[in-house]
Amino acid sequence: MYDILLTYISQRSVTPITAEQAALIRDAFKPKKLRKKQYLLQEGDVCKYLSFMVKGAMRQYSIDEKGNEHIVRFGIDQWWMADRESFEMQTPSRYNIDAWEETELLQVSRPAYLSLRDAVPAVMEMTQELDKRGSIAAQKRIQAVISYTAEERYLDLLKTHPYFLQRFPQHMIASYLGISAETLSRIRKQALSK
Amino acid sequence: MYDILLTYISQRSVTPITAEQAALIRDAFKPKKLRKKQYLLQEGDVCKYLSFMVKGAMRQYSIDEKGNEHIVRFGIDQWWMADRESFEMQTPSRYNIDAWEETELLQVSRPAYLSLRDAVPAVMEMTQELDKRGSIAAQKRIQAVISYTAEERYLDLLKTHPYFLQRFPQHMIASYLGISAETLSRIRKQALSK
DNA sequence: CGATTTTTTGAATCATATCAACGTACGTGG
DNA sequence: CCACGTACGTTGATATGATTCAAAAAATCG
Repeated sequence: MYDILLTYISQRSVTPITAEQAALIRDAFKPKKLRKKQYLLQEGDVCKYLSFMVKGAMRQYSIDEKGNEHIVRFGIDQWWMADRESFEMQTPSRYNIDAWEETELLQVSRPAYLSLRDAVPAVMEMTQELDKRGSIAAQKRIQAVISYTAEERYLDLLKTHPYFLQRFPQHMIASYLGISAETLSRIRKQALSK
Repeated sequence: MYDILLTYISQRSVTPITAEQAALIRDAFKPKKLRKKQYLLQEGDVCKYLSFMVKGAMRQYSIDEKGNEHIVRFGIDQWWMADRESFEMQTPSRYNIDAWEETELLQVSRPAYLSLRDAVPAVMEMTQELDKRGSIAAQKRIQAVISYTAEERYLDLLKTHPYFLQRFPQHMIASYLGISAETLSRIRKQALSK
């Protein structure tokens, strides 16, 4: 399981990882398993760990006054999960994160992560690469949601992240798209006939 | 004008900037002035520079098939402007960036920026800090747009970025919020009476 | 001052939400 | 292995919020 993480890091950095550095990485990350529906983070808690998903499926969402869930992010195999704001600032989170499938994680605490980043250039580089990709993806999603209709956003998701549709139930996909489950059902029916 | 940039960088980093490093920064950034309505970047162009706004007001937007503008980002004094994706990947941009007020910039090319980041730790640290803040802000905006009604988003903008409302016309604010100018007008009228 | 841009208002229309009911699939315990 | 319960998906009817188009009013600029 650590091999998956090490491979992941080296693929996203230029500086190679030495044997000693690999050992540091192994020491910093602790394995954790989550069952289906188990929380990784609950609203009000501080996000203590940055988690690498070895395998599984999770979602990050907020709950509004009416009790409706709004999914802001999905994560599956080999994605990172954390509430960035809460993790970086060590403030209480406004989000929940839970597992939709049985999930295996490797977790690093913030202090351990900070020293790891200083000790291992590849980790630093990976972090930057991820931030870069994250910013670009976030920008695209903002554009999508302010410019496109519900149908266009669904079709775009179908094109860019088809695996989400296979691993999460449709009402979660609807929440992620910012529409009601019923609307998504109708959109799909309509899109089929085209 | 370079002083503003140097102060900006040192406030957002921990490592102090030496005199030599300050000289490197001055060399890397070239001043540029934009008149009102002048483009910094046009759709289809590659974003060659990262621009620090010394003073002024700009917007980044896309144009859909119907010719409607969708503003994804505003920038004012002491913000950075660039299409991140185009700048990092050196691919043609899908966005336009133009000046709404007379604007003074300090621009750095991508190669110069990369070497500067390596030579000056403070620049590296600032970059990370900005990425971090950018990711957090983007996440919040995504949440806002999928969870809140138009009115709630307007009130939120009023609270978090009141200066935008003073420096950009209302129809641009509407575009930024993802609603029509008419709807924003009606929302404001209604909100006043409360 | 006139010209242009911006904001407001009204009326018609459209997209999506909501509520309620029903059908279906799935997994779990007996 | 079947039956039952719960979660998921679909459909219809209605309500609502936002868009569109058109025009007038107000503000801004040269």
